[in-house]
Amino acid sequence: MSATASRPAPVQTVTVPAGTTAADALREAGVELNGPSGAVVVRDLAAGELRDLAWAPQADADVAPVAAESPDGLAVLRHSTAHVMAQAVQDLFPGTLLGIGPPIENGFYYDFLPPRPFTPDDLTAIEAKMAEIIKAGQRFERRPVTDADARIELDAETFKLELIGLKGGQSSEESVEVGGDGLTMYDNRDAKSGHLIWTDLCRGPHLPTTRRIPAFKLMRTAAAYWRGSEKNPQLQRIYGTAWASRDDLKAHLVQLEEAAKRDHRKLGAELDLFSFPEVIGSGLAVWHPKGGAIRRVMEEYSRRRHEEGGYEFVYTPHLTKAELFEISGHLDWFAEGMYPPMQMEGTDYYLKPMNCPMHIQVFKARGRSYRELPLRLFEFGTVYRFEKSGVVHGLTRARGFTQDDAHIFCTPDQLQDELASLLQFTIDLLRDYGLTEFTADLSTRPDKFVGEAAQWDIAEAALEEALKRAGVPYELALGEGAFYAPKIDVHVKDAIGRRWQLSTLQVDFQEPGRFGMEYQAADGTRHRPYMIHRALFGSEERFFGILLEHYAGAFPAWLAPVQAVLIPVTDDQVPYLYDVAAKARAARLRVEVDDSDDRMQKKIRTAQRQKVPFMIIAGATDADAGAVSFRYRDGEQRNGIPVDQAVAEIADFVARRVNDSPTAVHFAS
RNA sequence: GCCCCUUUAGCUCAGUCGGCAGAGCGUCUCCAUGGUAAGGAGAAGGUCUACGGUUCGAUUCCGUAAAGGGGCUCCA
Repeated sequence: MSATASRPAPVQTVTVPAGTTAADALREAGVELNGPSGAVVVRDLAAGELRDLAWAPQADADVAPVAAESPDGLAVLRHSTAHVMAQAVQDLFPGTLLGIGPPIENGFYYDFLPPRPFTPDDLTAIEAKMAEIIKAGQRFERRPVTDADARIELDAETFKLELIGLKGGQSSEESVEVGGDGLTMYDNRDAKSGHLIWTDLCRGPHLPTTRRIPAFKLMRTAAAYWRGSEKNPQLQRIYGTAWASRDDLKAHLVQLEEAAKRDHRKLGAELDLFSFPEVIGSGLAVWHPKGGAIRRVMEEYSRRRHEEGGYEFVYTPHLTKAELFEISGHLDWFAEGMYPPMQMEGTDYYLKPMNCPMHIQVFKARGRSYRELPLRLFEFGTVYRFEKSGVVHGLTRARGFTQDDAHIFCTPDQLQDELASLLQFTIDLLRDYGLTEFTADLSTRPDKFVGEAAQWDIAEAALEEALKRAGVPYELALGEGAFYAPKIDVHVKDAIGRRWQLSTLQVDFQEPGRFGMEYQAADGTRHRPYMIHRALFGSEERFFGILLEHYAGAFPAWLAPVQAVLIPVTDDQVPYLYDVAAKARAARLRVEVDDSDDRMQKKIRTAQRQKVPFMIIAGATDADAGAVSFRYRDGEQRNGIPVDQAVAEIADFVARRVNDSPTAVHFAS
């Protein structure tokens, strides 16, 4: 029987509550997933759509594509591929114990305890073995088992035994193995003889046969703690990716390459923006002139917006006596994140890991009136945190970094409006830097918390109301708040669809009390202010790194470190271009004259590779006419433009702060 | 912090099965003066990350450290 391109006709329709997974819907329909049941249609009431899961009968060994490219279909595909990988690993490395092997975004992993750690060569061998298994068309078969039987069968698999004891698993990953009602084993059987080849404790569902895995690739090995706890042994994890077609796999790999090309650490070196000198230490960046130019513009614009937003600017020291962080409580609960103390004249001094206690000192410098509230104190505050050596990661996770930090002190009555306008302010500011898609997490009261539950309720409600007013889609992260405060984390989506956590807004109940903060109300009584912590970039370093990746290094002209390179056709035009450069600088443009020995073509190439937005080119004809040619980095070009006009147009383009992509065309005329 | 991997010229990388090393790009010099993505020639540049150990001899093997990478845990 040859492959059929069309999907089998649906055999039945079930109606299930919104949010039901396809796998559960199939169970609801009574479909034996690996039986000869054919396809089923799931009606998703919320979406009001029919989703054809195209569950083909396994008897037809060569039937059409797997389950469709639906997320559920892909999850089944990936999970099945994980089983194939585990079988290959146990075949090649006898004695290897199994952890868990769930599908994840874009792929799957499986955790193992092998006799020795895996090497890259091992991955190649495992891939080859997997290809054999896939080609052999082993059948996946579901087999319900009792707890007792499973324990006997899995006697040697100590990790699986532990899962059986958990009944349902404690994470979504674990529930892949033992979720739901009774335990099941999934057997891999020989396509023809039906011989049992391999088996795994698993909730399923799986593909009918291994042949339904069209495209996969093992990506990397890693280590992971068993059940996610560093107290447990570390297992060897292998990550892989699997797709419904070879083209999909290829597209995924291309996207990974694209992401690698825009890695901020790579671009930082290529574009001469920053570095991490080994002699200074891990996680401590130095900013080069070009990186510094971008950062300065970033800061200047942010300052301007904050000024407009009613913030006042303060400066505070990097160093403080231990007492400050004893009062704040940080030394109790955050000491291991802090650099160790320096002793001076019998007193311990610490580098600050955060700015809030400093800003509180500004508030407390004198008596405060309700008339002054809300008081919004802003600082680009550089802090130092001793990140564990394994977590430092370029600019996005550094040991020294600068927060665009502000603390807002307000009355209880002001909290709601302040949060709402703050969130809107946040979104507006991020949008000005070219980020356009936002989501948020609202993290609520954890099990262990300080303060009164009623206070938490008020703050959480205020945060939620702010999200509603700003129209930001959000998810509740129940119990994920800091122990002293609920918070909103704003995530942005970048140019290639990745989500980054940036801004954070927290309502703090703890510190105003610890520091005995007070303001005097209209009736003369004293009250404790509410305190809002907020950092919109998160840190300048992190925000810069994310922007760098978002724009793949091609910063919009208003942020670009060099906005125009001036290129002479021959050396004779160099003096002329220096005059042009002077005019451009007078218009506050950042320009450079390329007076090197290279030919013009080479200079254009260099400027293009440096992602400089504008090139101003002049030959003898232009110089004689008092004109220039200029081109935008997308290749668009205009010739014979009078110098003053060219400078004015570029200056105007910069002033409009257009957040373009390099492929767009943007000349005003 | 934990597991695995990496570290050779400013950058990207070859290479030496243990006998002190190469390329391309970049830099510098000279020639070339070229109208929209790499003109040509020459030169400089490395205690092969550091420190121990094994060895007649270590850049190469072993150990430790540092820095970097992939993950896990963490991210107040």
